[in-house]
Amino acid sequence: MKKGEDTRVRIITAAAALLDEHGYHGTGINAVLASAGAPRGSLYFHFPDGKDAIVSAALFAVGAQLSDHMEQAFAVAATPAEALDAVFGFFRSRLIETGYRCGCPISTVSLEVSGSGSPVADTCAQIYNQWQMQISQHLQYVAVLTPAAARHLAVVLLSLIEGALLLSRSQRSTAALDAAQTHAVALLSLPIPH
Amino acid sequence: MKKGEDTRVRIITAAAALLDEHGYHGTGINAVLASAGAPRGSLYFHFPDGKDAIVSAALFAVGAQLSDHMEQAFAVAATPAEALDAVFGFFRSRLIETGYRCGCPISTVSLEVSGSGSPVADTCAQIYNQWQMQISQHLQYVAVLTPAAARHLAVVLLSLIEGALLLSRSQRSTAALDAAQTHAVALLSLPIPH
Amino acid sequence: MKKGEDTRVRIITAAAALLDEHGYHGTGINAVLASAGAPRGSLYFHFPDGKDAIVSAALFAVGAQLSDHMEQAFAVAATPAEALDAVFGFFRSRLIETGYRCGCPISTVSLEVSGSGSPVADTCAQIYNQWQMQISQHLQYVAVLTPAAARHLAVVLLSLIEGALLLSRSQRSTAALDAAQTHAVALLSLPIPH
Amino acid sequence: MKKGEDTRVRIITAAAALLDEHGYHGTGINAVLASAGAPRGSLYFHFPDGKDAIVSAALFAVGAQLSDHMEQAFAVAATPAEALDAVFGFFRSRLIETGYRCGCPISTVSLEVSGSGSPVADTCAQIYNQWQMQISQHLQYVAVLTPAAARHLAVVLLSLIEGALLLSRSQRSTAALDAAQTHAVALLSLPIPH
DNA sequence: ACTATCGGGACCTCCCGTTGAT
DNA sequence: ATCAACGGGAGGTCCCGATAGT
Repeated sequence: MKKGEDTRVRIITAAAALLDEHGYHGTGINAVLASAGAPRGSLYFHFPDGKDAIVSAALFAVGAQLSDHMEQAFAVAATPAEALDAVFGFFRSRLIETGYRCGCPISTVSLEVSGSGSPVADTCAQIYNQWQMQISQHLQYVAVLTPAAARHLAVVLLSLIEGALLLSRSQRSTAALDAAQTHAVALLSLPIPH
Repeated sequence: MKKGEDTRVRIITAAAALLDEHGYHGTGINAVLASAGAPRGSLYFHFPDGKDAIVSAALFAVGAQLSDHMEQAFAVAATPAEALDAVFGFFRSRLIETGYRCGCPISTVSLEVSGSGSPVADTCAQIYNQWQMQISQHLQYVAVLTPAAARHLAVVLLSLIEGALLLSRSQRSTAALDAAQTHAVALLSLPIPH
Repeated sequence: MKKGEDTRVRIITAAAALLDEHGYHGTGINAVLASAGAPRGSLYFHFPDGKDAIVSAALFAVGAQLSDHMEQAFAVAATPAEALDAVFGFFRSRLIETGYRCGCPISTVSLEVSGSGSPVADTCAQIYNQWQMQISQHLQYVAVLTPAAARHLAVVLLSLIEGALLLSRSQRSTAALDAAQTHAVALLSLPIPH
Repeated sequence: MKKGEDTRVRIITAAAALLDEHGYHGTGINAVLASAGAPRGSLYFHFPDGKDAIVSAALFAVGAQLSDHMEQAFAVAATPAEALDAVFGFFRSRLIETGYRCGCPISTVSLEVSGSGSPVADTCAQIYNQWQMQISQHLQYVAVLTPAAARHLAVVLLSLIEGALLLSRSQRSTAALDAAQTHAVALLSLPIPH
């Protein structure tokens, strides 16, 4: 039981890292197993539904992990701008530490499977929705916005982060992320009327 | 001579469409050939360097096409906000017409190959750079910004668009793109001090 | 377990026969699989290192098999000439039974890959070395030769056999093999001073 | 006319070299064209019957070239042993100069196609026959042998050379060729009674 | 005598999922 | 929970030959 659970976690962790780097189609099950040091036979015990089940589990795991990070940043931060700095800082570290190989761990897979009818597409949408709602609720609470304005701002901020991570990875530079951060912080300090 | 060029164009066009939908690893050479109605032998005559050469050519083609669209939008538009509306409108149409299967035709491939050392990664970076410079120069000219401010704003706008397209595809809704557009237009009408 | 080993043997046997007939580049993996009645998936389970691994295994197998034949011939034979007759007879039967399609099962592959840096080249060299040493030791023992003389004679005999098999296959006649045998037997009965 | 003939010769020369190194199936037409610097289109003008025609022409060319070498060696040599030394010396130089990549330029192809019904198989057989007859006639003339004895000895010598070249290439050493030469020279100096 | 293009088949490799036996 | 083995399909690359137009 304990050992099995451990194997499961190792598979998910390995899968998440590889998915971030190479995406859905670029991540083979063999590579996941090799990276996790797990035997092939046990894979379909833990994930009877195959690759999609592994991918969904891995994405949900990193999604929740990032959610926790944000929650913690929100709890610690004195102002919304500080919370934003923490989130941007987290991704900036990831970019640099991994040599611009890892950005948002959902985005690549999300783009690959969107519109394919794959269950993984739902998984990605759910995770993005959750992040969006989380940011929205935080903004509503600390920035004294109406629910609609908070939702709007959350979408804008999430788009900005995702787009900046995409550009930063491509250009192998944090410039885009830096610009996005500057802009986002200014945005929260001096909100544009919506 | 004419016929060969036609085949080449058909291959590139087919590849671009498939890459947008399914990404690099999700787009097989066979699928490209079938979609283009071209035989295998022709392919390696036109692209002796294989898949990466096809992908790069396809991305450069759509990159230039989008660049032309933007240039035209910039030329026609009376204000920067109008130009933005045209660009957002273009992508909104793409999303809806393809059932949210196509967004930014570069993003998926870019994320998949970034950090892989593939020549395709360079291609993507070049295209993003070109778009960024194009937007930047337009802003500098029509919005009376310093070069640095224009560059900054261009990165922010491009990030916003890319991120919004990503979220819109995932959520199968133009909500994110709409929010980003509203925000972007407001941004240009009432520029935040940088 | 037993079944797996059986499949492995079937693959090796089929590969050895095809390699003898058509050589390295003329023997396709598909042909091996069809001849062995094995599915593709099994092949890369048993030989994860691909074609070269299969080829090396097949050559080592036939090399050892021929080595055993020689050993047995040496053990049974009353004189070196009788042993030689057995060896030549073995190859003569092979030639005739296969319609001059199979001769030395190593030679074709050896020539194809020699100087290519392929691991198969090492395999071939090892097998030839082993045969050479085996013949040399037998000669040293039964013909009362110095080690150096035995080695020298072994190389000459092996060259003679290999060359005669080559010519016999090409000319679709055992004439060359017959002449080589006559000469070799005479050689052992009345050794030329070295 | 002149230019065409030159292209033809360049193709044949390039093909002969590649065939010696890599054999029939290992030598692609594209590689031949690239090595010869010839355009693809002109190939089927010079050799309408395709690859086999090129291969046969290349083999006949090197076969004749070697035949001339031998003839010259025979003409110059004072004794049969000297002639042999010249022939062995020629092949030894080839081995060393090409890093053991080239030996007998016929053998690899001959083994690959023997028993395949290919016209190339006939080509190889013809060349070997010609060499054999040439050696035989020389022996008959200078060594005062009966026609039958000369034929017999020629086959033995040719087998010895071919086998020794095969082993030398495989073992990346001239040891086998040296031993064969020593033996062959001794053979001619002190002929075994046949 | 050569160019540019077509045409499809074969190559080796790797994929993901399944099975029955422990 | 894991293992050995199967099963066949798809991946990208390269092959040789053909063709229409000079």
